[in-house]
Amino acid sequence: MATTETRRRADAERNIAAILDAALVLFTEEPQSSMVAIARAAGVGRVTLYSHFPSREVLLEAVLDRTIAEAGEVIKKAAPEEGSATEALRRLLRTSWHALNQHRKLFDLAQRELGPVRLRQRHREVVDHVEGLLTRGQEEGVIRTDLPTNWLVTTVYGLLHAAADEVNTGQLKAEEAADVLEATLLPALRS
Amino acid sequence: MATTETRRRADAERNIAAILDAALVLFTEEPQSSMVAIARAAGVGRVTLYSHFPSREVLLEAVLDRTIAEAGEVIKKAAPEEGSATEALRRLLRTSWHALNQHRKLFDLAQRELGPVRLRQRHREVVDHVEGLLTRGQEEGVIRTDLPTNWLVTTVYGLLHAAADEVNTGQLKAEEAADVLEATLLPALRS
DNA sequence: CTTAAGTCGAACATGAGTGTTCGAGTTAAG
DNA sequence: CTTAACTCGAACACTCATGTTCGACTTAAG
Repeated sequence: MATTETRRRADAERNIAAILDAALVLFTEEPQSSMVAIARAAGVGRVTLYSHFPSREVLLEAVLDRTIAEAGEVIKKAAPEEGSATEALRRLLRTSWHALNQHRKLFDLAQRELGPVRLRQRHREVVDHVEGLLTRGQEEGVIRTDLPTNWLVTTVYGLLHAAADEVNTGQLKAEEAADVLEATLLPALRS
Repeated sequence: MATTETRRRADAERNIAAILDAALVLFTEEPQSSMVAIARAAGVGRVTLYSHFPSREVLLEAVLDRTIAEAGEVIKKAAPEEGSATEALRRLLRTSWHALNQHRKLFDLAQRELGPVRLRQRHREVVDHVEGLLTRGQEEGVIRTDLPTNWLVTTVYGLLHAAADEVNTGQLKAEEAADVLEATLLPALRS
């Protein structure tokens, strides 16, 4: 934390955090949100926003980095290496569906606005956890092997996205999301 | 067809068709496409475009109407009322996954640009076919009843969308899409 | 308390998309 | 062949988002 960087004042630090928080919400809820909207939502002047993040692109990248890091943490806490693959997948869905969905939405946005190339690698960090888990399940014989692992990962993310949308539009309660997801995904994935 | 309307010249008719074709492609591939881009893709001047569709909104609505109508036709041809519900669902996926996916993408776009209210009704026309099919399957005992029908419909569309994206990015061959979809959806939906 | 760091509103420059108007040129239809 | 329908490029007015600059004001830190 305490690097030899130029030291920043406490209020600057606070504003940066507020901006990243607001940007995450707006980018995932309404991808085409303007810088003005983000500044307002963060309770900050437009100039301040630009002084910390010189362009929309830089801001998007910062939000992406932070979210990927957080998603990584959340996934690690779900311990995808422990217990049977099915158990681990259940744990992952229960604790991480929200984080994984944010990751997905940001990834879609970044793919459009930054181009496909620039985030492949960072994207991998998160997706690999899911893919690794599924591969382990295939080796254990509990996950189907008649379809490419790649497609199974897509299935997980696709349904995650669908469930999160339903929660957003109020057709599904947030507490039920994990149950519904589990009940749909497990039969789709098992051998 | 031959109403008492002001009769249009043949080249106008041709241009309108070209515009709708181009707009469908661009709207589904790149939702934020500009009117300029659409005009160019249709091989038509900007003024001509505006003379037929006075605003982006009107154009979007026209594309939506036409696509919903076409999707309705395609679905009807798959005869969702005939045979067992499982058989019918198989037929539907095999013949209509592409049309259903176009419908979904346009619906997402319209929801953002026209607001949620204005297309609920038209949207229903297409979704009801799928929902009706699933309800019938539930009555026949082949489709699960432990989850709301609503969610099952979402599952179908969610995976449809995921598969279509994979086809777009070249990770899945178009010929395989229906097979993969069927292999994933049937276990997820059956009781 | 002093000062450097940070904030903020107002104003400006730029670029891109939308929609309109004009007028000259094409083209289909009778 | 005549005419009305249609096309199309150029130019314009308008809005909206992005960034930048200026100068005055506030606030944290030593």
